Amino acid sequence: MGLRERKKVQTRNALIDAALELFLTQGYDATTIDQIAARVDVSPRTFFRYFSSKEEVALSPPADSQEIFLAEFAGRPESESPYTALSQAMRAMIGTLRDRDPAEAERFMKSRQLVEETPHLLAGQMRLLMDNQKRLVAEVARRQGTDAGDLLPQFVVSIFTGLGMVCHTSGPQGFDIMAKRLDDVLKLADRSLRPGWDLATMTVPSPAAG
Amino acid sequence: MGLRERKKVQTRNALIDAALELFLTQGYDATTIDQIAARVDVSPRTFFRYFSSKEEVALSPPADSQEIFLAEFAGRPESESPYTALSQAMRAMIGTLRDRDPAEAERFMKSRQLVEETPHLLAGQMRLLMDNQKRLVAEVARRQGTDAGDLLPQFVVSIFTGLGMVCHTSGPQGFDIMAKRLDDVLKLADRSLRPGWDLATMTVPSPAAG
DNA sequence: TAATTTATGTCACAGCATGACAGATGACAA
DNA sequence: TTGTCATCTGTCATGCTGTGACATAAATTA
Repeated sequence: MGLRERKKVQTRNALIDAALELFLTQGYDATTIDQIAARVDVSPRTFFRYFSSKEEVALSPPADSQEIFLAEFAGRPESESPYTALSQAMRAMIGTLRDRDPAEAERFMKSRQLVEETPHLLAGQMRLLMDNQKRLVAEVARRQGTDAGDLLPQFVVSIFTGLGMVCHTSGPQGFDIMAKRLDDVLKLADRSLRPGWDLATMTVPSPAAG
Repeated sequence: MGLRERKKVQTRNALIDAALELFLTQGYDATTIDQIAARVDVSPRTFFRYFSSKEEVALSPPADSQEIFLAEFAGRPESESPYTALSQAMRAMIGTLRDRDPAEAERFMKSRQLVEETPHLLAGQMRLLMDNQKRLVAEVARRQGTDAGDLLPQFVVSIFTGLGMVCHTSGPQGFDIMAKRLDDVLKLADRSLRPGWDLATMTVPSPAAG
């Protein structure tokens, strides 16, 4: 990797760190792009060459984590049912996040805390989720052998997204707490959902029905 | 109601109508506050005395509908389980929306179409949902006899929120289509969820467990 | 009609975000 | 090393969003 590219990565990370630091100490709204840029010693215009908006820099860590989740999901074995694959991908994601570069892990945690106390960013994170929803539905449909336009794959993904939302605890964060919370939620889900609910065969339990 | 208050309602509705009209024809981003204000013949400053942001005017109809939903939910009989009450409140909401003032119904439909084609507004609508989530969780917890901090009421509400998201169809809208879609989704949910999943007693199936 | 309250318009201003252009800097070949 | 090229950055200008302050106009009330 050349010097130019290394510098770019460096600047990008510096911008994220400066932004998160300022957001957490002064508040998201009270922090200006000028302040962030000044702290990294670049022009405000340069900030917008790395991030398209103030929101994007704040949500860059969760955006990364969602990419990781999608990768984990795509890598789950075909033998797993859609819901099982989704759950396991979620567990795997937490593991991957924890075992990464500590600096990245810290960015993720800071962003998580920030999002929690900033309604506007919470909305933005939802948008990230919905952006990926299409890809998720497509993959679930493929596993089910259904069409992405069908109700069932959308249903499965939406239920799972709902579960993901419950995992957002308030208070002190940490990968262990996240994992524990996820475990509790998935246990509750296992108790609440009928076996095979996420399979296409369930939708036609008998030839006479429908 | 005095002349002053009547004028305010009139101006507010005029602003919503002008905004939705422009948003749908030119696009949300391409429309400026100045254009909206000019069409209603008020100053741009006045616009912000009725709505705190461009987003708020676009989402004012769905915000109304959520208030209706919450009212319907609060009015459901105590005999209904939390999930049943939520489902019935949803059905009732659609009925109320349809039977209202036609002008309001049209605003709702236009906003729905606009939200669907504008990612930023979709995110905003999700935020509206999450704002009401707290109130919903509190009411569900009351019905269950649990604490709002417990996992179960949050779980129930999140599952239901997930269902609500599936109801967003693409393509031509209409109250009948909405009702049909909701019906399909609820049928799917009935097939997927175990009876009593939304009751607190389910969480301690036997004294030895846990 | 007079006094009070409230809505509106005008003006000024800070912040976000983008386009255009010139200068600085790293990449690369001779 | 040097010259050329591509790319990154800074500066400047601009439009839109959202807010505070203050004066004016309108409705309410007595």
